[in-house]
Amino acid sequence: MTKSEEDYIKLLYQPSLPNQGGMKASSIAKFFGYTEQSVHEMIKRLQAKKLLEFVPYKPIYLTAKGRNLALTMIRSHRIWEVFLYDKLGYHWDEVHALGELLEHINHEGIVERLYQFLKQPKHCPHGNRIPSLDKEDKVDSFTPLNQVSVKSRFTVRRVEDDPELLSFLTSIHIKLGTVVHVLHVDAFNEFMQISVNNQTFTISFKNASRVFGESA
Amino acid sequence: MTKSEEDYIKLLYQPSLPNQGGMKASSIAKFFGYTEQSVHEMIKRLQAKKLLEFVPYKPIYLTAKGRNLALTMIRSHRIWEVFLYDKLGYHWDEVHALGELLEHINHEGIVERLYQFLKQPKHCPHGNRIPSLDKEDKVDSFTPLNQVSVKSRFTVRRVEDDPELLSFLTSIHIKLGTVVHVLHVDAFNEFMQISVNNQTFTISFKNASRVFGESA
DNA sequence: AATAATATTAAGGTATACCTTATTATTGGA
DNA sequence: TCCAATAATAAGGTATACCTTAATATTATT
Repeated sequence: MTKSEEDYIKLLYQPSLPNQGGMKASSIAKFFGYTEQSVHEMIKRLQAKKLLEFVPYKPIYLTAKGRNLALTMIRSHRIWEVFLYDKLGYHWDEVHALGELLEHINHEGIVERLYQFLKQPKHCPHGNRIPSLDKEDKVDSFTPLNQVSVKSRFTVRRVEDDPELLSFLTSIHIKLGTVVHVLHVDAFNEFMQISVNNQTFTISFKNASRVFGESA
Repeated sequence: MTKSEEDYIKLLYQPSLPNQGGMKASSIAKFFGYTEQSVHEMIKRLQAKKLLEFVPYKPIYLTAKGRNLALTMIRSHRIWEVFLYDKLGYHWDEVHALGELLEHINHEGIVERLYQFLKQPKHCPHGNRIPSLDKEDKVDSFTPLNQVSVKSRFTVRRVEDDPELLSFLTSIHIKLGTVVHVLHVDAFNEFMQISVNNQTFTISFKNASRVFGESA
């Protein structure tokens, strides 16, 4: 498997899950910034390898073999991220890029050794579950912060892996496990005021919708 | 830099050091198992990048820029090896192959972070010094085991990084720091008998010449 | 100085993974 | 049902990093 092929497979994983509707070549092209022609060429290579099913004018789905490979990559990526975060002291907005490089290194059982070395972590630094290879990658069912009502208490459990968002969250002292109090919700202007460690901050609904956790 | 280019640079490092005589395209071709034509093509690419000097029919030398890059690779390789050996529990005959893959990952200061995480190790699992980026890669001046006289005591400090040799050494209980007693030398048949932990083993001169240490 | 061995260059080919431009096929909305 | 939007394919191009076969240049040996 080349790095390129692996990147396609990883992107196709989520849309290939049951009831997710698959993915179109045009979306793939947009995601990578490639032309549709390049994407079609790769689709044919991956189809020849039986990693995906492609019927012209229909959405693309990974085969079981493709989903399995994707899961290997996702698992590898998240385990490497834990290593970078826990052991090498990278911040959560820095681990993704290096994880992209390291996830392709999965020889001689290094990822499983790493997993044991890290004491079998359950989540990556952004709160995503580290999937088993035999089960689909389930997302824990948490509530997005924007759906939390005024005056409730919210514990952050997962955040979207986008460096800009992560860097903002750090600036307002939010990390995994942080308890947030919702002080005020302005639905018309689409933002909320929250309190973190007795400090007050403002976050847009859009960004709050990318922060997930448990509310009580 | 591509992986391929880095591999060439690393190979050329030792022969490019003062008084080492450089390297010929034919030796490079033999080493990688490539044709000389392929090697010449790469030589031209590397010359265009000012990483090496090539004058037809003369030996090839890395430029200062090329040696610097090589040193970065060698340092990266050995630091990753320490990680694989010390933290992930790989054996010394297993770390080289994975090190070859990991050494190319040297982004965002990961190698220096790893170096600090590993508590600034001085040597790789085979006893090679981890070079500083500003100094040439010096080999500690140890004696090869085949040059040790009968009845002397020999402490293993460095071994050549060849899986077959390493696996043999493990089978006769030799690791770095092991004390070996030379019991008998048969110069005509070119082997020696040695004692390790009160057990007796036989090793050829050829293999003994690839084990280095201090004799007393 | 001739020649054998070695080194270099030339010419054309392969696979991967991208590209552009242009054409054709299908789908879905008016 | 027509037609525009979208999707797919065709044809040819690029760069990297390999390949083979063949020709030519240089060095070293006799």
